Amino acid sequence: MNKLRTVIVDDHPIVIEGLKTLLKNEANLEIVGGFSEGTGLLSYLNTKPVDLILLDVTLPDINGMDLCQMIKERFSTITILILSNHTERSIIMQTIQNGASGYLLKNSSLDELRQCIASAVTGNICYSKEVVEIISRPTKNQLRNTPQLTRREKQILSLLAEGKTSQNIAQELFLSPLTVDTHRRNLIQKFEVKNVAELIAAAHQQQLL
Amino acid sequence: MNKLRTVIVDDHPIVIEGLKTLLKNEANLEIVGGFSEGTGLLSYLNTKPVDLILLDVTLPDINGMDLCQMIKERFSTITILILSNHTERSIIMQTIQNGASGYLLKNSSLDELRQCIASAVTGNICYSKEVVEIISRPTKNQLRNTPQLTRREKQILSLLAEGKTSQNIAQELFLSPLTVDTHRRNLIQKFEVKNVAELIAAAHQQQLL
DNA sequence: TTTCTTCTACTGGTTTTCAGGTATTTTTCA
DNA sequence: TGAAAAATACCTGAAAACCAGTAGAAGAAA
Repeated sequence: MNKLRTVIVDDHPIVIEGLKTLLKNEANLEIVGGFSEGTGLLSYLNTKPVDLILLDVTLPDINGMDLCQMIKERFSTITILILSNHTERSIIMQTIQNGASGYLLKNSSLDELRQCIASAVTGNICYSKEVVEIISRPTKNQLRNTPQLTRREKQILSLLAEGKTSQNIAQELFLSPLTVDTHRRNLIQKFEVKNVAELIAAAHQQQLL
Repeated sequence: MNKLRTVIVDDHPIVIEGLKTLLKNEANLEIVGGFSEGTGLLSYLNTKPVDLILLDVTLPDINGMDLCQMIKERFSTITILILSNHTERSIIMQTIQNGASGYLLKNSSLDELRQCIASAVTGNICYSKEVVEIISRPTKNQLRNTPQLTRREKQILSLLAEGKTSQNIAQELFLSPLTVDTHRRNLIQKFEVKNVAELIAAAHQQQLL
């Protein structure tokens, strides 16, 4: 196998240099470029082939996550590893959606970086230990005690989310509209919200929809 | 390091036997049990220590994803690998939320299984190649063209999601309630939905909230 | 300068929700 | 089998949302 043509993207030139030095002696990869801006990377990709990108989230021009998605759309074969200091759960989860093959914190050891690169280029996704901890950590919303819903309530909740009125739902489930109203009211109570709009938002946050 | 005490959970006894045979010769793990039901597993966990669980999603009594969450809550040190035939994106994404350390399809090779187990027990998360493909695939919702919202509309959208009424919002933004009503109506039109409930659901699916 | 978009505001009417309740019949499960 | 939980159904009135159409003002873009 040829050496992996690797590009480093980070808004701090120092980090780029540091990574270059760290990875200089890796047998299986070769650093072919370093960029501190997203636009620079994009124009480079249009001219030269690249196998692996180590990508920071914070960039001066384009958001790293958006950049990730853009790259994946145009150059689907490129493997992208996110290397960032962001420890927010939502950011990490977003990067998966956007096609990244892994997420590492910048304080990761060289060993972890090596392991993740190996995993990523074979097609797997890999998260470093600290990142896994963040992912596993329950969301704020999940900490809030999720209300216990009955089967009927779940059913009606999802129909409400489809924009159906009590009457619609009643017809669909062969119930009295008054019954549906009651369930709706109980849902609003259980979630401690003001109306259906907030109910749907809350249910979504707690991954019930 | 001691051998990993491993339990297999699958509703098909044949699969359990197959996995047992496959993993029999692995130096670093030992199959200490096999269950075809969630309840059986749970009562076992209360009596014996376990390091690793290979868990199916489809079980006769408890949903595998819920089971995963339950196990993680009570026995946080146990590593759980999902081994399933489900190729639905939402299911895979859900398992991460619920604390699984990886997801493999049942047609994975022994090599992939080995690699994922190794990755998982060291604390990382690992997805097999096919699973990565599924994850990277854009969601249906992301394919749907997201409506272009104006600044005001975004603002009002998020206030609506907080359960605020047109009047509340009007007061907060120093507008006429009628104006807020208009914006709300435009939002409902742009999203091609019937009412605010569905609007919130749609906005959430398109990650606008 | 004209055109387009966005934000603003209105009329008038219909439908639906929401907030208090209460109460009977099924299920569930210990 | 008996208690608890869930599902069903009802009442009333006020508040809010929804529908459909119109239209002026401000700002940006062409």
